[in-house]
Amino acid sequence: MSEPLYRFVFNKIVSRIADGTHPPGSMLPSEIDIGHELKVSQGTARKALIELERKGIIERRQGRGTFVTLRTPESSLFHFFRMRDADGNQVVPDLHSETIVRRKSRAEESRALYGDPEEVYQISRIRNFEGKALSHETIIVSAKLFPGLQERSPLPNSLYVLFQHSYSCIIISARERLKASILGEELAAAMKSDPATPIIEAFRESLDLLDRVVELRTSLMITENVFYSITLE
Amino acid sequence: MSEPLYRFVFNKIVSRIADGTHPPGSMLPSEIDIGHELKVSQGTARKALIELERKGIIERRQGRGTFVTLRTPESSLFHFFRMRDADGNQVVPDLHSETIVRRKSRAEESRALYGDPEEVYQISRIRNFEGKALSHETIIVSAKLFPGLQERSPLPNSLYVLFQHSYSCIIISARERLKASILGEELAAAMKSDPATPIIEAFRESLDLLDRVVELRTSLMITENVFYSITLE
DNA sequence: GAGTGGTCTAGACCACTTT
DNA sequence: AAGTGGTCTAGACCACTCC
Repeated sequence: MSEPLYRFVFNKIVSRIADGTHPPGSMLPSEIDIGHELKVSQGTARKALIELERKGIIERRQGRGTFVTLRTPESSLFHFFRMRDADGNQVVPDLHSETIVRRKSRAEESRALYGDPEEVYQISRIRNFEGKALSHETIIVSAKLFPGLQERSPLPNSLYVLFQHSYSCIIISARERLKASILGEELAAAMKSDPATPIIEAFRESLDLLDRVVELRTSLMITENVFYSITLE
Repeated sequence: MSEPLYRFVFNKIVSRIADGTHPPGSMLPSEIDIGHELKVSQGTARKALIELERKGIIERRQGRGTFVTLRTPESSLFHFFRMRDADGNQVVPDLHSETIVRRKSRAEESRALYGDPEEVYQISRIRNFEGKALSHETIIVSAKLFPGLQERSPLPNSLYVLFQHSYSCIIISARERLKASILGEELAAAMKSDPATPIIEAFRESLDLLDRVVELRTSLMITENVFYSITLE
């Protein structure tokens, strides 16, 4: 038995979500129906569904059914925007400015992104919190995977919701590397802050449900009143 | 059914690990034996064990058995020390200096720590990496929970291994809050670095297997050659 | 009441490790 | 060969949601 049956079921459902058969927010067939259709027992279908839920791809509700995860601005912010105030409350930033350009990809961008894109969209935006500049983000995505992105400006606050709704691209996880730095002259002007302000620089690779890197993101965060909060397990 | 049976089994095993019945590294009874002893089916015992494994409390190996997680310096570093080099390789620091003092706890320390300790040990240490200062850590633990800690100086590089071996305290998770700062005059001297060096300040609360906060830790990290690396899911 | 996921059982067989 | 965890099945009943 090279591949467990429940793995087969898992992969089958993932590919159906990826190809649009089960769009985000839609209800999946019941455990019994999945079992019948794929010729496995209910328990095996169930095991696959539990794994899918652990990965954040679906949500299961007793009495209601199983649904493909629908990224809302709230859930997106909660999972992928780690800034919290001193009491641990979620920080909800607002968009201050934004620019989008289409350009040739750099070699390292093309290497990192899925599909070796020759062209990318580069989004730069500044986010505020309580009237003060909070972060500057530079986001790189494949122009091939997100056609027409430039025409959608201004983009919604929550990019991952847009990715899901308009491009059927569901972000499941992200690898992030942090280092400390200072703001610097150039950004200080745009963010109306002291150039000597300490910042956290975060380099992110965002993965979709097929574990493909679909976004590169550099976030420069001013942590004067907020914390980057995380749980290690 | 207020509490599922597998939850009861889960809690039973956790308390037995906590009270020393099953010390770290020891083998648990087989699924069948646990089922017999607690009057549940093998499947229910199994479900409890799977949950325990997900929490990192035990490890299961096909053909060998189930073992209480043994924190080694490697596993401890891997889980709780997030520094990686540019290629993603684990950074292994070495201990440069260390001081331990016993003192009265501050109000906020006593509030945060399990057991409302009146006295605490404060450990300060500097860690190096490749000959250069990497981090300065200030660690606060209850003097009641870790008696005689002061006499154990110099402490091993991996504190959580000591906690487990000598105090039967198994660290399972940690909440961490990060912010950017700069090194400052005082520490710069001790760490032989530029006072203007940007650093990441990390405030950690470490939880044992009963979800009690048993350690407070402030880490000041120089991220010139390394990254704080994390995966968001 | 019908349909969903959640829990629990009993039993079979497979894959792996150790003796 | 014996013992362990891993997979899979079939069926029962419970708890919750919605009509």
